Amino acid sequence: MKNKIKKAHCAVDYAFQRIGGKYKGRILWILRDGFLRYGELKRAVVGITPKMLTQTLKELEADELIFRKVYLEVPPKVEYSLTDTGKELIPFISLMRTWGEKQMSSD
Amino acid sequence: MKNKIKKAHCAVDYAFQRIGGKYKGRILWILRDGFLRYGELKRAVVGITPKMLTQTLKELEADELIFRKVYLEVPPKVEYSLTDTGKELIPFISLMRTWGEKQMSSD
DNA sequence: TACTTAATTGTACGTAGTTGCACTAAAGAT
DNA sequence: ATCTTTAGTGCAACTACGTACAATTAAGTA
Repeated sequence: MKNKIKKAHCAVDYAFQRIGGKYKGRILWILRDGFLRYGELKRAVVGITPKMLTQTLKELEADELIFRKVYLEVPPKVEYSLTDTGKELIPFISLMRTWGEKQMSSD
Repeated sequence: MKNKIKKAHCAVDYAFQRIGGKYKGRILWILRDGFLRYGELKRAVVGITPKMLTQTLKELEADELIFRKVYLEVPPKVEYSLTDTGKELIPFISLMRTWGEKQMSSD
């Protein structure tokens, strides 16, 4: 089983289930141009707990939206980056971001 | 107070808070071209309970993404449609839908 | 008089998502 | 031997999200 989508009633439902979640959008957006280590992500995703970060990264990895590369070093080093499928979501998150910015400024 | 966004760390976060929720995307998509009555929406959003539909519609209305028009008749008649702000989200939901369709077929 | 219809509302309950905090591993430096 | 660093894990608590089902309103019809 590739991921944890229960039952999608339509493609919109499916997509929302896959990138819903409190931090998924932000993480994907932050990873848009490059490789980030766990600690860098933790600093970038302001307010996230290590527990949630780990959990969310695992889900994104299971969903094949991000790639996790482990370096066998001590202290440990792990780098995260977008997969091709994940990269396909960037234009759409970008659109959403533009809309969000506009809305925030007009409140 | 216009809506219930607590604190957005960035525009991506803000946008996701505003159209997150289990049914919001689907409802907006269904309303993309026209006016629908409560009962019609209930049939269109397969699996939703009347309680959740009412609640979600209220949130979308408070967020100014949909417009609610009440006809003073008996039995009651209420029509929902997208506001201009809501319409701006359609291209992006459309993109998401395309991505979702592609993903669903490749599983 | 009772029944039907449309769009809800209210209460109670159950599950899923999120948080807080303490804790671990393993090598190298002090 | 203890300290430091990085990337986590484990558990309990809490809150938000979602479900189930009964009840409401008020005019029109049988």
